Amino acid sequence: MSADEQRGRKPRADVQRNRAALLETAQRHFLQHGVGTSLEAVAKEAGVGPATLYRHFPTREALLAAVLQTRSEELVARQADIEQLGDAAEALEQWLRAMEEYFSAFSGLPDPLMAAARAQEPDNPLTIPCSILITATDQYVRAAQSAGHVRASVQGNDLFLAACSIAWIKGNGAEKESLDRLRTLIASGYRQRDTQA
Amino acid sequence: MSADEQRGRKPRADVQRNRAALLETAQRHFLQHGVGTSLEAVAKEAGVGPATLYRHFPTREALLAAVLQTRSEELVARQADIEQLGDAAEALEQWLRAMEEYFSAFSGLPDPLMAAARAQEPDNPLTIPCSILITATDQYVRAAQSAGHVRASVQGNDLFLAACSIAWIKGNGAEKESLDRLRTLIASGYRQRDTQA
DNA sequence: AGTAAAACGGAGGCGGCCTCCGGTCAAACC
DNA sequence: GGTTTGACCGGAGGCCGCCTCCGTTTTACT
Repeated sequence: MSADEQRGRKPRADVQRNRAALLETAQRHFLQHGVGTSLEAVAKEAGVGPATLYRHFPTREALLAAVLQTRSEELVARQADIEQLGDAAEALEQWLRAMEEYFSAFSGLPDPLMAAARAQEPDNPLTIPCSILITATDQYVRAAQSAGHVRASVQGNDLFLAACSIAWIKGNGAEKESLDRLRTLIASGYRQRDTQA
Repeated sequence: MSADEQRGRKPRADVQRNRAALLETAQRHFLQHGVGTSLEAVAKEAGVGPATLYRHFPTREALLAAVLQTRSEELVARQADIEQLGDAAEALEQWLRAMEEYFSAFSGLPDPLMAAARAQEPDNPLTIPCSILITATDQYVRAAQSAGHVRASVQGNDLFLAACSIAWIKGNGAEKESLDRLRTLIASGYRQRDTQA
């Protein structure tokens, strides 16, 4: 935005207004109907034509990424909380839970995220946030490994995939107990075996 | 079918012919374009009208279940192989791999399977095959638990979900190494901790 | 106020889903 | 073999969502 402002005109008022209305409406529709909601309905309820929506956000992923951007503040707030506690193992666990809840924000969200997580999609607007999350996860993993709590073979990418999977299963209506068992199963998988006695 | 044959007419020849053509064409389209393929295209290529397809298979899931039925023979053949080896832990591992490959038959297959796995959908045609697989998994789990190789807290349902997740991740184009690490992570999660030395 | 560029939005083509309904064909009966 | 019967077929069409063209409007700048 700085490039446009510095060299030339001020951004138009209706552009900002429409963009804000679209984001607000889209978030509500994603919440209510999942990421597959009708984009035409979003445009109509935001009071703009379909072309305006597609001009601002060329693809569904672009709109989704913009909406998620506003939601990610919550996640970085959690990060601040997590980094305060000293235990690296506990920090990793909480971070995974935070990511899982982030992935569960909208029904169907894990699918586009997983599709974007693979590197070979550089033009997918979700790829960058995904790689940021993977990098963050990797840092928590390394810290826990340094403290001897996590196996050396585990990578941040692995636990990102695991958290995404849990969110995917949750979104498909699995029971709470199944999810709890799966989470402990995964935790037992990445934790360093304690010297038994 | 026996009920129809016994009390009344012989089944019409064109019904069987159309059904077979639909199944054959649908399998090919599922293989090439995933489970979300156009059903109209399937009908057209099978040489029938759309109404005929919907009369035979009222929903996409019904068609999918019928196609999978023909594919499940391969799975029971694997079961026979697996049950020959005596090691319960090895049997469980191979069974999980067999399920995972079964779930990877068509792109996008894990999603409807996960949706059907939850019990509260009794009219979903995929629910029955899913519960059969879960029950089978549970038997392998119990056998491995009796041999002391798997933790007591693990249930067949959990590993069914895990295998489905792996297939889902695989279908989204994850790299082979990531999948290998995830599989070993899960295996470390369900295996009984060996008494270390 | 005038101007030019940027943005808007309605209309419309496309494709997929699903269903009605008039016609058709195979099986059964004579 | 001809007729009857009813199950079956398939095209037409309504609906909806996606996406884009293009004439019109809005906006910022002079």
